[in-house]
Amino acid sequence: MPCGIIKNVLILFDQDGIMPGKANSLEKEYKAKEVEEKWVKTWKEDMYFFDWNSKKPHFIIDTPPPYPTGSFHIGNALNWCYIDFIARYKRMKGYEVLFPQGWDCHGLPTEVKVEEIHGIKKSEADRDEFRKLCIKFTEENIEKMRKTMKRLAFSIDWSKEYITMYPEYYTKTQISFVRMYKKGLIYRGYHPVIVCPRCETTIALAEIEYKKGLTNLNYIRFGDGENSIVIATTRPELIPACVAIAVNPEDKRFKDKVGMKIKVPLTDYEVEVIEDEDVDPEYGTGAVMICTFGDRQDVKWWKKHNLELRIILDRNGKLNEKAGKYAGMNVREAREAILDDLAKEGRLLKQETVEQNVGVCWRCKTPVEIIAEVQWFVKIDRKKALEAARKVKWIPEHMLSRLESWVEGMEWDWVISRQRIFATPIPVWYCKKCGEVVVAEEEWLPVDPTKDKPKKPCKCGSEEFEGEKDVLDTWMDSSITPLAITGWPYDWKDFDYPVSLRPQGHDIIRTWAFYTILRSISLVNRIPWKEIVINGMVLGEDGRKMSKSLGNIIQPDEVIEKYGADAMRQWAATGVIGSDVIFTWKEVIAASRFQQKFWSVIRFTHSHLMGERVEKADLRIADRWILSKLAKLVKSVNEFMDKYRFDETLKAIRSFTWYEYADNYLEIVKNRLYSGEKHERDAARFVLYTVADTLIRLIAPITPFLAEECWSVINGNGSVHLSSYPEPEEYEKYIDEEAEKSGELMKEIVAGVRRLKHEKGLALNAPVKLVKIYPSLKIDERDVAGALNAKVEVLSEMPDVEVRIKEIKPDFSVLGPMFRDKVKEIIKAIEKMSEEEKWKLIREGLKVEIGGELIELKPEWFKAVTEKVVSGKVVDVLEIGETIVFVEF
RNA sequence: GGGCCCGUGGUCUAGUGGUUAUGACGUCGCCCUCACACGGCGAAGGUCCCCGGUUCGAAUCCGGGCGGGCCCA
Repeated sequence: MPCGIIKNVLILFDQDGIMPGKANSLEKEYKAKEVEEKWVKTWKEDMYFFDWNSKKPHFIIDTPPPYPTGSFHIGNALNWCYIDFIARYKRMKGYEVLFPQGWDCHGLPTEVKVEEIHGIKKSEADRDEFRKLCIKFTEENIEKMRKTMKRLAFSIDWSKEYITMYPEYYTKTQISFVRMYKKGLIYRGYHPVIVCPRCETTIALAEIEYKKGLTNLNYIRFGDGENSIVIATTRPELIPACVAIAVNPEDKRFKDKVGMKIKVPLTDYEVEVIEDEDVDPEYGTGAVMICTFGDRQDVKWWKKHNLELRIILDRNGKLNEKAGKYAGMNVREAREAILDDLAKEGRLLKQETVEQNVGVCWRCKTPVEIIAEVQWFVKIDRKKALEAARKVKWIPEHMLSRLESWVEGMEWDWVISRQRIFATPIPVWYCKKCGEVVVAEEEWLPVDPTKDKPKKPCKCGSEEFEGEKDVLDTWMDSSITPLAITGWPYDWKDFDYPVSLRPQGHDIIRTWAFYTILRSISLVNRIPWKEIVINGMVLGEDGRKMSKSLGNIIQPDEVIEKYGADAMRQWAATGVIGSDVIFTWKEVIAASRFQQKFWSVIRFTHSHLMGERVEKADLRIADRWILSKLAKLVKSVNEFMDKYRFDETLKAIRSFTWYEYADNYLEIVKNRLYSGEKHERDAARFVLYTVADTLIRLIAPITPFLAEECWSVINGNGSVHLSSYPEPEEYEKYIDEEAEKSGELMKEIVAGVRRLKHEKGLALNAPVKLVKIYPSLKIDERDVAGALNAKVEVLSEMPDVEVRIKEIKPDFSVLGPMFRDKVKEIIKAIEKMSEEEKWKLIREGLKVEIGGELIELKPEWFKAVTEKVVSGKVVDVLEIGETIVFVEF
């Protein structure tokens, strides 16, 4: 079909040999998934490698090491998006950015999962074997999560990855332990732990479930005669563990008992009656016995009043020799025996049934017990920690008060030992002969004291040691991340410490943030970071926390699969830092629509540039108007990004791109681009390039894939992510207040005429004969004419406008009942009136003769429809500020 | 029980002492105009939770109440 081809060529080329807006080689639809997958494969990992020797200013981010569960959840995604926005922005702003990635591997959930998968119990498994299984499981999980992270385009320096379960990392944890021990900041002491008597293991708070049940509240008389008091308890079996009796200080009933020593029944010792405002006077008799330990309230009182420790219960749930004749019984047996004995002595006065919430082991549903064991502690210097915390800049500021109120209310030191397997070993041995505590020397590390031996004998000469079986709390690993990523301790880049930024969620302010501050000041006496930025949690579409039971969980992979990573990232950007964010598909869909819009703009731009760049241009009003707006956009986007206000950033970019640039500027210059003179067109083409190039770079941190794809269309080679961020100073030259006002006016004129067509029920492309404008500012009539597709005349003088009554509309609901059959004649009479009479009727009323009768017509019965006439032609008039527009259809 | 945050058109959301309160989605009209129908143009829709106070003026500040959320106990 040679004819067809020739015909096409003739149409496509204009006199300059360029094809304006035709033969677009680019896909009409922006296929996010295809584009994104292409760039994931194309991008080189070393794009984001960090160099300590770089002369650029350094920006180091102490990123959170997630727990490798195997799925990178949406909360992680939100947090990492924020981090990546910052990292990419700072990189483009000329910083050498370190965006490391760590994995906080140790912990109970993995142990539980491994037990489940392999059908084993860690208490029976070989320690070493069990640990290996945990490592393997964790490695697989990390790999899965890495994949999602790469797909989301996080600009991580993977060469700096750290994994806390590997010796390279946990050696650092052990060194930190040794150093703090040597400074006297770590010690051993008794501390309550929660155990499941059936599993015979320590369990964490998180592993406790609560069960409602009924139990007896027993009223028991302690002591005799004067020195007696009646207490109520649900745990009579713990009487041999009683260390005090407490009453409320406000309770007048016991005023004379306070300070008194009272004998504990069935034992041979006495305890003191003390006061505490936590005692509920309404419960039981208002007097309670404090035991070590019946529940967590007991632990609190025990610490607060510095009471004696009397442990009568062992790990296996049996009473020990301290319980006297009850030794060897389990809790239930002891309870019966003790109640029996109390009854015999006449001390059991009353029993009543009460409801009770019992903590049970999540696995076997056995009620848990609290016992005390020797644990390792980190000393907490609250004052120093608070001072340090206040030196860090908190974003948002109010998050600091969460830490403050937490620290101020802390009741005891940080217990760092755990009775588990998969964790960093505590590098300590105990001499079997003299009991000496031998802490590893730094150069022996890493060690596992359950396998390794100290490299020198004990002070007493013995070489027989018992290795510490307890391991460290996971927070001991993760609370040194800022130190670890800066090479501490042997290759420490202290010039980059404190690091620039810690991004994290508000759920772990009291743990991760607090412990990191504590450890940093303990180890190197410096704050860990200059700034901490707190992100919110992700809530489900129903506004509630995502949870399996509510069925409102959304996985990032699902979002990526449906709308792509950039859409997901835009959703993340719509959140306000520090606030919880609701996940909504609507937002993701809106984001992907914006991508399509952005792509269409780029496609349009490309079709008018075809790789050419216009260097010099004779800019017209509209061009200067949009460039001035662009300059202001650049300025505010920089400000928003500096404040980590990604929501404002994205909103500003979106509304400029969509509502200023695409809807208005492009519509105004289209005519110039398609059928203008070369210089007219080039001015627009210059703007087209400048705006596209700027917008691509502005949005690059948020939507890296879209930006890269568009960059390759507009700029060809290289990567937008290695380019520079638009700086406000570079754009200052475009700021032009006068052009902005004129541009706005032109926009208003075009919009006004469009609205007029709409009101008249005309199609928007309906022809307009003539538009006459009496402008208050300079306008570009060529562009206005082009945009309106009409002839435009700019008037230098305000023409005479005659207002005529076109029609008079009577209010029939008044006239009808009043004049009945005469109404028709009244209408006829009005129609016959002269212009002058009609005006009189509308303004002050008029008397008319109908059928020989004089009738007075009142003005409020009528409405006038007027029309305006200029030079004898009927026109529509628009008033835009001081500007008057006459439109002739 | 403690700490913190929040309460703005149907839904979600921005905002902050001062003229007609932002945007998105949804709804309702009109339009397949040569970048985009995942589009364009236009419209309707709000006691800015309630009550008091400060102020010339409060959605915005203060106090109280009600409701929701998160973290911790």
